[in-house]
Amino acid sequence: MIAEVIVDVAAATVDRPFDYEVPELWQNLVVPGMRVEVPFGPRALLGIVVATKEESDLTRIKPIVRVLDEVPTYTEELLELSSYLSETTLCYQATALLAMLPAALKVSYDKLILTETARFSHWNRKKISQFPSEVQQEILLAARQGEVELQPVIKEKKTTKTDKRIRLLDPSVPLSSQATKQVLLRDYLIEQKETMWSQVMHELDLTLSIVHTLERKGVLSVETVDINRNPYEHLTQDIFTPARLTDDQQAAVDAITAPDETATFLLHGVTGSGKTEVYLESIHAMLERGRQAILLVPEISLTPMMVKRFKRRFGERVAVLHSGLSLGEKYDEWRKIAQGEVDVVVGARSAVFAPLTNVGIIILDEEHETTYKQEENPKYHTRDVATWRAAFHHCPVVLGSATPILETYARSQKGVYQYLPLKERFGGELPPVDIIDMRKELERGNRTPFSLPLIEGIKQRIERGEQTVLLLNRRGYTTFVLCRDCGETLQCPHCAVNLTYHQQADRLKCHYCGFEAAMPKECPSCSSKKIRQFGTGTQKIEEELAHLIPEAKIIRMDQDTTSRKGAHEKLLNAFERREGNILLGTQMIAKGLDFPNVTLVGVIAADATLGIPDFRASERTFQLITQVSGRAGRGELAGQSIIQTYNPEHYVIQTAKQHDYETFYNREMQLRKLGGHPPFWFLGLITISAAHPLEAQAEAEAIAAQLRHLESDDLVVNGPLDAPLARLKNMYRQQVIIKHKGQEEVREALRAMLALRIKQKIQVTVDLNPFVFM
DNA sequence: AGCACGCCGACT
DNA sequence: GTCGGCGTGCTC
Ligand SMILES: [Zn+2]
Ligand SMILES: [Zn+2]
Repeated sequence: MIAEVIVDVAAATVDRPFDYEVPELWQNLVVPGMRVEVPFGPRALLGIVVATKEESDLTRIKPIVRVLDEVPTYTEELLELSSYLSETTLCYQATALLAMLPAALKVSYDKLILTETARFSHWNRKKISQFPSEVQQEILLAARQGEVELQPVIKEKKTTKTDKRIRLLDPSVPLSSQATKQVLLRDYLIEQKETMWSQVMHELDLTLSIVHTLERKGVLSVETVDINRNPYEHLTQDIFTPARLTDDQQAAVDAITAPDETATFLLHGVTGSGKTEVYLESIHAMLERGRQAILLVPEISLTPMMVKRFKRRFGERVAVLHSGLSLGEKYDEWRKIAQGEVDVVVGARSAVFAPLTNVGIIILDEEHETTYKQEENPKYHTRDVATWRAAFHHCPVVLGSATPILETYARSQKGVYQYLPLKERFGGELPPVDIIDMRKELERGNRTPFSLPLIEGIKQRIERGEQTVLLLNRRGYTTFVLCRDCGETLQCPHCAVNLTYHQQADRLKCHYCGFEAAMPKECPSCSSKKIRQFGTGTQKIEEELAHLIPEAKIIRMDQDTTSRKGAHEKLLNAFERREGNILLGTQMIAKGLDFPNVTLVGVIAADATLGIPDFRASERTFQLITQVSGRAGRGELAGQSIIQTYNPEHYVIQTAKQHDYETFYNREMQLRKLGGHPPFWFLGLITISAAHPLEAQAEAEAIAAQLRHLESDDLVVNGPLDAPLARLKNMYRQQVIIKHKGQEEVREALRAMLALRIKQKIQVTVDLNPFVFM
């Protein structure tokens, strides 16, 4: 038997199946979807069996050396999905396949040192990676001289937690009466017949050698078994009383759960309109029919509270996949799904690949969130994968948001998606939104970043024992370093960006490549001492606020205070326990918005995002303000939001204040049409990077020229231009943007272009649904 | 992507 | 004469 195998190499020249012989021993064992170890040239690689056949056209075929799975890791569906992904996002199939797996099922590569030379015996049978690089050089030299052999090995990352099942075999074997521990265990087993090592280890105070001795004597048998870690062990299912649904909610549930429904729905409802109840009820209905559900949420809203809510509602048959879990825990959750032990999967982007076999509904909550788009290969959008899987399983997709992206809303208007509005809001009207004109504050002589009404509002909340969340729009709160004599700003030596000053460490950092340096004492170009940081960092803002409101207890969340693992949760918990009365930070504070004691939300520079040269800047600002202002005062207490801006009459600010999506949409659509942007056009972003700027430019021009042959009324090629991030990690970057109407030929042309333009040292990447244009 | 093989410049 | 630079080609 022959297996067709995709090897774990991301390169165009090997982006196809390779034939391998299946050894006699595994003839009936190896099936498509299994991970195997295969020899590939001089290497040993992870491979994925995508098909089997009886014969191959080739004469020299190597055998599979190891089968890594007992049951296939990929279902037939997921194998098909990987083809769809590689075709539509123009990535290699290996990349698509690997992206669908939890990290624990990927492998690392190493080399085993084998030597008979006495001089090198201290290396024998050790892995090369355990030695420092200078020793590795010596080893490679010895290998070249034939003194040692390097055998490529692959190592699985999965660490299944195991236990030992101990069974009594023969109690009549004579034991020395002095071997008290052995007798103890035997007598225990005579009573219990079988036990687990983890149980008796402490109870009888045993060591493993005692067990092994008894195993050798034939008294008992030992079997290693996998056990599942359960990070949510303490949570049990509540007795569930169905929520009373509003008419809107009921209508939505009825539409979504109609028999044989396969549509994509847009569930459009403001914060507090009860989208979650619609999700829960729809999932419940699908489970009743014996089908399964995937609920996708942005990583940021995957809070312990949310997890608890789902565990309580659906009990043990829920798997939650999120970044807070360890590698092993993620793998355990994944395995529970694969083994059919769960019916509901809740998770962020990659949970859309959950290996369920009978999906009845897929939900994307907060569908406008940009984290649903993966920015590395495969550059997929979760919405597209969800739609594909729903088509495979003949089931509906639900897209939920208060602020759907224009593409989604437009599709619902055209009838491509079914529109399900939720108009009623629990707790009545949306909280009032006050727009503060910061120009007037400036005229009044207020030069702080905080308007008078905001300061008064915060003081009032502190008096009443309530809390405030202050959102800093990340843009505009970074500090750079400038020389006041020569005007030089300090740049990253590897990238075309300013270095950011970090007050905490008194160091300079590059956010793109990780470069770090000490803050210089003098200007590197003119040696002037008049060099210092400019711009207002979050720490500076905190200091100003503390100065204005001395009684405030401020919890600041930014890169500096949350870099340590778990610090994020810790700060949020402290805020929830009311150990602070102000939570100050960038977008990462969003989780704090749902705390019931928060009655004031302030957005410090709401329009900082408006100035970004990105056609989605208005949309993002609208989303931010609407999402934030819908949330204050979700508990018993009345809420308020204060939006500070220098553009109070801007349509984004005005429509967001009124929570008027419709007007915003109409206005924004006009601008998108005029500007030739999505949803009126599809985009393709081609990024070309090379070590030399002229190389990159020449290649980009060649690519643009080639694509211009396709130009028509429905296809426009822009560029090449310097990328906004013109240099990254010492590579110069050019961009070509192709605007089109969704023609199939575009993808084919780009695929052909990628296949043709494989020059070493010049990198070309394509994103067919770009959201980040850096 | 790696890794080997191979063909030219500057070292012992 | 040899070490090592990276250009080229192959991997079932
Ligand atoms: Zn200077
Ligand atoms: Zn950098």
